[in-house]
Amino acid sequence: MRADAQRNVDAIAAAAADCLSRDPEASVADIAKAAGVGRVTLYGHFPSRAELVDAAVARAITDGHAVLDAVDLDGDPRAALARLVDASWELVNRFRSLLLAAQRTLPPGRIQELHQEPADRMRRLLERGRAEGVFRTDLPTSWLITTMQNVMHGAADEINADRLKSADAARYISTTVLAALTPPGHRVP
Amino acid sequence: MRADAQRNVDAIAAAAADCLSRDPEASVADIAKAAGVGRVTLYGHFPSRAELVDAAVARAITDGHAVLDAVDLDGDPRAALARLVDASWELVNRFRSLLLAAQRTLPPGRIQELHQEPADRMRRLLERGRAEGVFRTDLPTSWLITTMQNVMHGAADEINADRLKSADAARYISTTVLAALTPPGHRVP
DNA sequence: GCTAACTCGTACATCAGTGTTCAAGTTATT
DNA sequence: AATAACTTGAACACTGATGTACGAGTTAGC
Repeated sequence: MRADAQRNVDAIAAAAADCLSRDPEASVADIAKAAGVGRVTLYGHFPSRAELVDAAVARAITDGHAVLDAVDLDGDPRAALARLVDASWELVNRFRSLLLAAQRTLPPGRIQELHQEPADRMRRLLERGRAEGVFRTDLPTSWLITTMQNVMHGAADEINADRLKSADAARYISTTVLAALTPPGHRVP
Repeated sequence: MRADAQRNVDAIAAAAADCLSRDPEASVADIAKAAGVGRVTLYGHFPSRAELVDAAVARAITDGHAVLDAVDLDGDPRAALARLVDASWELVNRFRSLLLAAQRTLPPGRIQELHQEPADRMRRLLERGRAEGVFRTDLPTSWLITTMQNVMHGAADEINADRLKSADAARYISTTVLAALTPPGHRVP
């Protein structure tokens, strides 16, 4: 593969991640234009819209790994969770529209795979906190994780609708999540 | 208007509510078939897809009012909230797909109107609880309401994906919500 | 039983997006 | 400077949906 072709593939994937992060229904034509490339060229590299979306998501995932890897998960589980939630929130806020696009074009199994890694990260921390008695054990871990995801996704929607300021969101989210995880009979932090 | 025409209008609106509650992308043709009516007849009564969706939503709202009006909001705010959340959950679970359809076709202002009434109901109860010191006051009421909505919507998604049993959902939701509303320093019920 | 209202199927116009083909031009690599 | 790889726009076929037109059949209501 020639160097300029490789550069174009990159530019297209980047443009796809960018466009779909702003509008989940962005057309292939829009993305080609944003990449500064003809539509035909795009199809030369990505045989279908689905593969293009997949590539964009893969890019986002790679970015996400880097951000989450930088989070310190040691020490007090509640403090660690607050840090992890803050970092996750940044990603959700950035890529939520892209994930929406993925949900519409990629098969459900693929979506599952994508959430797998970050969910596992969350799960490990959660289970440590449960073992130490600071997180509740009367609800399934999977439910607690879903709840955290839902709170974050919902916050992103509110921001989009201009009913919530981006600056406030992080504090609201971690406060709410920490309360939701507190075991019955314990005091809310 | 002739009696049979009126009957058809009803049947169409009912079929629309039903179809869209199962598949938010149900086509006009699908709905006509479900109503036992020709597509042309449908267009005779509803000039466009948008008006059809609106009619379906209006039906759902009417149903919703009846359910929520039956909820007793007096007594301990936490118990009352649990009752209200249970009732709301039933509605969300039934109509979530329909609301999705509405979000795609109706203007955002119209959607806002639809959530207004149930949200206000929630808000009044929430504020009473805050005044009595059993709900937290360090986060805006609007955020707390959004959070409850998000938890419910998320649960509905999980059920759809077969990762959550419908029977468990109600308990999970109210437990989680009550914890999230507990004021800092207070014990989780 | 007459009539206006209503319904029906078929057919058609339109639109937006996807994916393909082709012939001609450009550029990286050797 | 030769060549293979790559890019390009214009054109086209296809799909699935919305909405319209028409002419013939059916039914409610008086």
